[in-house]
Amino acid sequence: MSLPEYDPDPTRAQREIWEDEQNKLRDRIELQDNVSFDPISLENLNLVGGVDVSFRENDEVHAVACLVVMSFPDCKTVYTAFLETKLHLPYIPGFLAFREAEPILKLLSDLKEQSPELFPQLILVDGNGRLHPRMCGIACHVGVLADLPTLGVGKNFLVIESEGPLLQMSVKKTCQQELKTCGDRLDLVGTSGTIYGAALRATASSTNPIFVSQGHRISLDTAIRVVLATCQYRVPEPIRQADKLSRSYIHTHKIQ
DNA sequence: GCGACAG
DNA sequence: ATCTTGTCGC
Repeated sequence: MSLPEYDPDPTRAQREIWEDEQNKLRDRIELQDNVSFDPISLENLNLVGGVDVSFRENDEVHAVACLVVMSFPDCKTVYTAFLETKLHLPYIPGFLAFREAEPILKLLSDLKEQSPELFPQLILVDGNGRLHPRMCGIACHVGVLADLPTLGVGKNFLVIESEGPLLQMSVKKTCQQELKTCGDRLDLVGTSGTIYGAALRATASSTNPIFVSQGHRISLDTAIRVVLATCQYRVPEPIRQADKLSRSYIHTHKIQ
């Protein structure tokens, strides 16, 4: 017997299995606010989490996942955890969760067991939620499996084919024209009427938008309110810190 | 036929 | 995702 090995090129059959799994998870997503704080005023929101996974260059296997918990609204780090892990898949657009969700879920369950009083009320995930070909990106994946409120933040736009010109063309250029001031948003709606998420001008100076979408148990409007409330720079602080810390961990530790 | 494609 | 250097502007 051997442990799951690295599969550099999953078959089409395997991808269809993953697609089925995403379709089933999608049907379990709650799109309304089901949170432990006031979704409008954000009153009683005290702890927010951010997750990210970093890699060593020229190494598709070894990675470090990081979970950061911050106080809200002041965004002070109150908890950090790292997990060295081996990934068994390459990055495949549309299937990011099958590569990165597992270590993230492990970090969350560890925290719940070890320090439940620090468990965040909402997780910001580095990667999309509903903004996904099957409306089930990694933020949805993590949210449903952990039964947590989650939202997704993408720094680059993921093309959704078959949903009309808006979701295919370079949305970034459209945004530069229309998103003039901090908080301006462009809803990403397909020809089918499906709302995938929104492009958001996160700060006054960031000319490049970020792409916010629902993960689980949260409305798009609330997701955007939380993102704006945690953005000191273009990327929301919990994700930005998780990214920064996981990267520095890689540089200061011997992985393998 | 080639290209598009979160991290 | 990852690496790097400089450069521009408030």
